[in-house]
Amino acid sequence: MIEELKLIRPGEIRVRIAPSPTGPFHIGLARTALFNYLFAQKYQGSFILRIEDTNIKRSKKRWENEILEGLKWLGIEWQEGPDCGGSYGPYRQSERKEIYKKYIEKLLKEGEIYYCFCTPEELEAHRQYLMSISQPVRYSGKCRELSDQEVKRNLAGGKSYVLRFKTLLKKVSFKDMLRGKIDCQSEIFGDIVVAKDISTPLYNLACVIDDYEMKITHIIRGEDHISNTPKQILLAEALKIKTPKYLHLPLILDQDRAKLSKRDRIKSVLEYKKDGFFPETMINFLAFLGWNPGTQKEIFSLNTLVQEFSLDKIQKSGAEFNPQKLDWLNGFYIRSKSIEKLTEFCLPYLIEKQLIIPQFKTEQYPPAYGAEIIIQKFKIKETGEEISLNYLQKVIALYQERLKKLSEIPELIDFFFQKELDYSKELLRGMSDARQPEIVEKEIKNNLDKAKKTLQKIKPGNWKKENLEKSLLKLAEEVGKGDRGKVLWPLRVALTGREASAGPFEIAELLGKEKTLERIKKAIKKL
RNA sequence: GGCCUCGUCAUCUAGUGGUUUAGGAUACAUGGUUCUCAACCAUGUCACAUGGGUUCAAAUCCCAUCGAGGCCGCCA
Repeated sequence: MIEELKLIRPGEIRVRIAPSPTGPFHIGLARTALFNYLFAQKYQGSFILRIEDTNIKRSKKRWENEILEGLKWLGIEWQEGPDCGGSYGPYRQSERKEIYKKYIEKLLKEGEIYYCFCTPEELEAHRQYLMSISQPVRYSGKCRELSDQEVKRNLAGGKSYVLRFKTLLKKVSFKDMLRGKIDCQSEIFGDIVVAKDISTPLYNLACVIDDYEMKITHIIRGEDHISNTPKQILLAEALKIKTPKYLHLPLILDQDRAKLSKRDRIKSVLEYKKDGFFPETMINFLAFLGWNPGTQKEIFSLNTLVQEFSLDKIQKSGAEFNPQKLDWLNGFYIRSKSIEKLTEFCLPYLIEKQLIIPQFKTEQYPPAYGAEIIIQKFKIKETGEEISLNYLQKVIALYQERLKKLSEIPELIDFFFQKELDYSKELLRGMSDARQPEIVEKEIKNNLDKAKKTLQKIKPGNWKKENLEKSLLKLAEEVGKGDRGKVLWPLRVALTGREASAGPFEIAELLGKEKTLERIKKAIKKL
């Protein structure tokens, strides 16, 4: 049991995520957000979203929007954030300059920070030198003892500068709630740059000031920040403010065991949305990356996670992102949806691939992914035939247990909506003996013909799966002599053009008598 | 190179000194069901990184080694 947890009183927790909007909303951030959210919810505390856009060159509104959209999609709601401020000032660092200015001026006045006029070239050369002699890379301290006059002269001369922290050389220790005591010697990082000018702090300073100003009680962030923590603690000491409690989460790794968010092409959470993963899938999956309930229960909703989540069940070692398990989970959630809901979710994908065209009553198009359904009628693009929502539901129902992600639905059911199926006669032959193709083909042709005749006898009013199954199975037993596949395989291929699909009876029912017979005739012609 | 963190099946993990022939899930394999695929059911393969201690007893505690990852920016 993590000791700190015992002392928590409901309502007093304030946690945050502090993303910088410089790239896609990646999985690592989503997981950090989730854990912070769960922790806050569990103790009725506040989960805060702060946008760290001090780097105006790299920060883009587009990425900020993506983060907000992604979090909303996942159902991770923040109590305070850029779009719903609280009483702690703006939640974008770019709008907090006045606040930072006070702190930086104070640090400067008290001699905790100093002007540094070294050029990037000088610093780089020094860095290389230190590396070459196996020394920790840190600033030489060259500008530390510059006299007031020199500083004034340089400033007056328009020399560019940064503000550096006069790092005290000492051992810095802190307690990580997960990992225990972590020690660090401050000389390994030395006099770090903390601000570009009087109102533009860099990450470490901005972070310390904001966490204090926003009364953050616990910082739960990725393990990659462990080395920032001593710097932030020293800054807090210089500012004479108290530090929050820390917990560093294990990293999420890709399949090469490298930090996931470090990959060249970072996959956005919104791309998972587009691929047809449900938010509940993502939440459930993310929760289990570095955490587990200690029971054998695997399926958790956001709400049940709030109940059962606990920081002391968090893993210390990095967790590899396993897409197969994500697929499995999504398949599970697909199977647990009602067919009406599932159809709603599939619709945008079918429309996008232009298999079907919605017949609108209004101009509400395009519907967003997962949007509420308003359309009851569709046209099949290729045939112009009108179909109902109910029909679509029946088609999708055939594939509910085969579907892993929503984006796969078009390719699974497109044969329902195509005029011509594209397949070879070898496929019709299937797994039969390839050594005697002519004989086999003749047999199959014959079998298909029999199937056609059987089906022709069925009245349109009786064109139901059960009746089709009864007649066709009877035929298959007779003809196949124990191997029903001799009829059923070619029949299914004739109807679908696929080697894998749902069963022929249910497909035939939905295709209708006319199309079914037409497709069988076409198959016969191929042979 | 320096510093930090971590180390149970392929992967996510249970395990907090004896109840463990190390459990579950995914993946994989086989069988059942089946025209096919999926789903479902059953079965199976697979792990305590290594070496030293401590202890009556160690996956569990300690040390070393090895391995993996992270950070070392006028990025966050």
